[in-house]
Amino acid sequence: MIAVDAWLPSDGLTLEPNALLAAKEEARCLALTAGPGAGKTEMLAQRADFLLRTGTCRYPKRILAISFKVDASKNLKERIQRRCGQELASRFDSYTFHAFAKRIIDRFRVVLTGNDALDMDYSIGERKVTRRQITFHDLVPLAIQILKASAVARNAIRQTYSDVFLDEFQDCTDQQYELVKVAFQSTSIRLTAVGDTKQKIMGWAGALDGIFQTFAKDFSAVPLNMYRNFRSKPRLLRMQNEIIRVLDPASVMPDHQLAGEEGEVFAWQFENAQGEAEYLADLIAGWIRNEKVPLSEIAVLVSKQLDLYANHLMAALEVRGIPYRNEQEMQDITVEPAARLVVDYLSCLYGQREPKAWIRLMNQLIPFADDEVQSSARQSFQRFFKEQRKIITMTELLDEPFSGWWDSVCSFLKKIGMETLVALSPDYESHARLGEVVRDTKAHIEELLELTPDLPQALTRFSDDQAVRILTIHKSKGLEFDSTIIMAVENEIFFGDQDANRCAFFVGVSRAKRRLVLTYAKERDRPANYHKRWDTARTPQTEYLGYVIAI
DNA sequence: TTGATGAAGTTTTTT
DNA sequence: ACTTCATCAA
Repeated sequence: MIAVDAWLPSDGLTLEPNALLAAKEEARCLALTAGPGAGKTEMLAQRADFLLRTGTCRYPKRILAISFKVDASKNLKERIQRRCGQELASRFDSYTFHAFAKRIIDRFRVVLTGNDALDMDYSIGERKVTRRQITFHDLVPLAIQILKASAVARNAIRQTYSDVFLDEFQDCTDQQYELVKVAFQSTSIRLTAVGDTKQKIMGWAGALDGIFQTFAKDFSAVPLNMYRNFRSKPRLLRMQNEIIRVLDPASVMPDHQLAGEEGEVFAWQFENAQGEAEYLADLIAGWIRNEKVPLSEIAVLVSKQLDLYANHLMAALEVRGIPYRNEQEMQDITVEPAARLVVDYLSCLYGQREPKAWIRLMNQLIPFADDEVQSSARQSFQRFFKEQRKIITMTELLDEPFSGWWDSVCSFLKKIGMETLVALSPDYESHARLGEVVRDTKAHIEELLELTPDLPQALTRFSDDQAVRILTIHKSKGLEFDSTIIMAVENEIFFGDQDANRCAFFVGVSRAKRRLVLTYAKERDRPANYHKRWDTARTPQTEYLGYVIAI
């Protein structure tokens, strides 16, 4: 343990003055706002390091971090492990709001009575079935109810944690804030809320207005702002700054931070959607071929209705053999252990030599150290593989190549048995969830087979992130790319609340590290059976395209 | 059957 | 803003 005065940011990093102030705050709650690329996650990691290393978070107290998305929560935990080391990081709990609420429910379920009573082995599903099943929507309210009703539950949480981190706080809903208040208001626990009002794009889904001010008042929090943007090149910063001037004049960046000619910003107009798609596909092909930009560093963003606006581009990329991922159409099935298992099995069955897949498969299936049992199980699997190979060769004689793959997967799943499958993840105790994952895995592989008819190649693609990412602006929140394209920058798809739209546009623009391209098409095709009600011409979002000229 | 009108959805995460 | 779906009148 070291003295508070002796603490310096871990890994030799330097923090801007306000980030350093925030990291070392010992007494009060913090309301820290910071624009894109300011290093919010890094600041939280350094603050965790400070609290744990100086004993400001005194053993055995812990730090609780609450995020919205699973990957954000995982990223934060990983960053803290890097900065503080395994041992200190073991006192850092990183949960999503849903996971945090579920832990409260699982631990203090008995507090719920009457209509809200829950069975011990309750499940989470599509519909609320009292006592047996609840929905995702019920998690936070039930946790609130428990904390309100039970002093024991409240104290259990309050005694566990000395500090709480709240990430992406601008998107906090009233229910989530209620949970935070019920758990931590009027206690000595230090809360650190971090976010950016300029990136508040979930208002339509219930994110609270003015949440940072409300929080500062309710928790007597010190308001702080981080100004620097370490992500984007100067040309892009200047464009972002023009948008900030409109969104929040108070947080405009000073000129000296924006000097330089690095970075590229373009806006292009096209006669029709096909022209736009062909041009963009060629452009992307050039970036990959000539500049060797990694595929995962290229993103195409659309405001809404991605299938409608990006379908031509996806077709054009396909023609050129450029791998892409439509991030809208699948939740990340590739990280599911059951999906991994199926893919590894197929890789071993169809691939030429897949030592990695084989090792993963064997580790999953034969985890015991007992030599005798292990070797007999291994032999049994090798026999099974031989049989399966024979069967698929037979089917392929009669049918197309790779036709028998799914039947073989079914035989495989039957062979290893339900027990082994359920053991892969606590999630799979719900067999419905397991079935869903298996079905989705099948659907995903089928989709990949349509792109590349070669199964081993499709399987490589399954877990491959070497692909151009195509996604909505909303989904891009928290991500960054070397080259970002925002397509269909048209009035028509930025409908509704203009302030919210400007924030969404800002989020899109601020994803780009080095290069930003905006495109707009005068004409887009309409559905075949479309009945035109108004005769209006398509118009560009001139405000947004204007920012490009303004720099 | 057709055309005219109104209402609703579009942007999301979560064990 | 624009699309889809449901409903009603002609």
